[in-house]
Amino acid sequence: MRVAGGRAATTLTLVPEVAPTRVERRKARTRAALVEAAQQIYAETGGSDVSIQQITERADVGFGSFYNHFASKTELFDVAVAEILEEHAAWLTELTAQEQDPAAVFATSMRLTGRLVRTRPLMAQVLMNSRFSLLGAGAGHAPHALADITRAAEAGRFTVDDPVLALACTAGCLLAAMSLGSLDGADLDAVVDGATGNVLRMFGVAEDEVRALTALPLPSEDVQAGRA
Amino acid sequence: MRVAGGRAATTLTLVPEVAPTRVERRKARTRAALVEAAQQIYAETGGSDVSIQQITERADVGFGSFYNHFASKTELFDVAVAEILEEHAAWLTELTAQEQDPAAVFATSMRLTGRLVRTRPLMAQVLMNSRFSLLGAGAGHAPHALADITRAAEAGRFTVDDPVLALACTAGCLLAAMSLGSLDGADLDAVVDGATGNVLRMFGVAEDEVRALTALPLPSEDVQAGRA
DNA sequence: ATTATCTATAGATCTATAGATAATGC
DNA sequence: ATTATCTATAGATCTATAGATAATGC
Repeated sequence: MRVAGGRAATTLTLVPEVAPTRVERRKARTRAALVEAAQQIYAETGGSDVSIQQITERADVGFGSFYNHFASKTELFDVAVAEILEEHAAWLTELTAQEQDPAAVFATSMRLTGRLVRTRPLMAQVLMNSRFSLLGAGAGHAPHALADITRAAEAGRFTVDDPVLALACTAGCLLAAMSLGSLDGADLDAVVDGATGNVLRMFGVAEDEVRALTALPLPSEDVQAGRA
Repeated sequence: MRVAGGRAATTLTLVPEVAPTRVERRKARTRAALVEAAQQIYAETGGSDVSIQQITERADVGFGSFYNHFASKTELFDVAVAEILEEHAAWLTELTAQEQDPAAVFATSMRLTGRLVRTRPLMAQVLMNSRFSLLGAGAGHAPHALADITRAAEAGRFTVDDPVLALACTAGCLLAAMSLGSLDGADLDAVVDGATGNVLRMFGVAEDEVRALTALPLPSEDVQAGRA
């Protein structure tokens, strides 16, 4: 990730420091508008089957400006998805920071992510359409989740013989639940917690423990949505 | 589904009867070539982000012929995916026809479908990219699988409180396993059987029963690939 | 005679770039 | 003076259709 302005960025900061000059701030705003337009389109259609003109119109940016920031549509959409994955990972890491038990972190992360359908629909839709890069155990929150699973297994909380497969199945169940929970009239929380229970059962967790882990208190909706 | 030729088709036949005239057979061939080209492209790229010209070239068909069969790309791709879903459903129904136990039918269906990555790569890729229409409990093999789950639950083999969610999680785990099993050097059968075991565990199946259900004999690879 | 296929093409996009404009830095 | 944005446009697609061709039915 490069920080706008081309100054040497030796640390990976998730919230880039404010660009120093007005020109650079303006440039960053234009770029951000393009990225957000791409995220909206990706969330709505799941594809890049759209003209650059439609993107710049949605972003309310002059057509030619596109090429000041991206060489192609593919490049823009790659960035758009990657930024959502990073945002998701950072968000989860923050919201679960004070919890020590890896099993609890795992269950809470899944329940929180499922609730994004309501609390952050754009992020949820992008995640669904990207399928998390379903297995991409290297991107976004995946390495963190894999570590949670491994630690929980080492602590004897989970019984898992292939953690990578376990992670992939978790992502699959979560995406499935988010899709079901997006349907009209669905009880999102019930579906997501049900899927979380399913995954825990898959990992050999006993029934009373499943109930406890899927009933842990969650941050308020305002905090989940980043409004507080 | 309409049978080529426009004659009244009162029964839904999966293998359409041979068209009566040479003209109609030729027309059906052209249409089939377009559909298969679309399936290949969809399998490779997962999208319809391709020109009609590229499709007709791949199908080795004159450009204008496209419009004799389809009004738009979307229409073609919808048909291309729907036909694969139907083919998959018919294939599974046939290969599991003589098994009575719904739990065995369920487990074997999942194991066979995962192995499509090797035995029928085109079908596998289309299924993966379509995400089965992940939850579309109304399309393809989904209604059949849902019935298997319900029957197994009624027979006391599975413990499931939301069969629709159970089906969606199954599809999610299966797709995840197929993706993992497609990677270089992966042991597809082990990953798929592992995911099948995970799902059974999710349904409260005891460990020895999990082992039995994921070790049932399967039809030969030739039969699986439809070569015999 | 009929009908599907093919070739050719008009008109409508869409992409990439050149050059003008506007805003800021010095 | 510099730099990002915007407007305008040339050239390259791409779509949809018209009309010619080829194959079959009667």
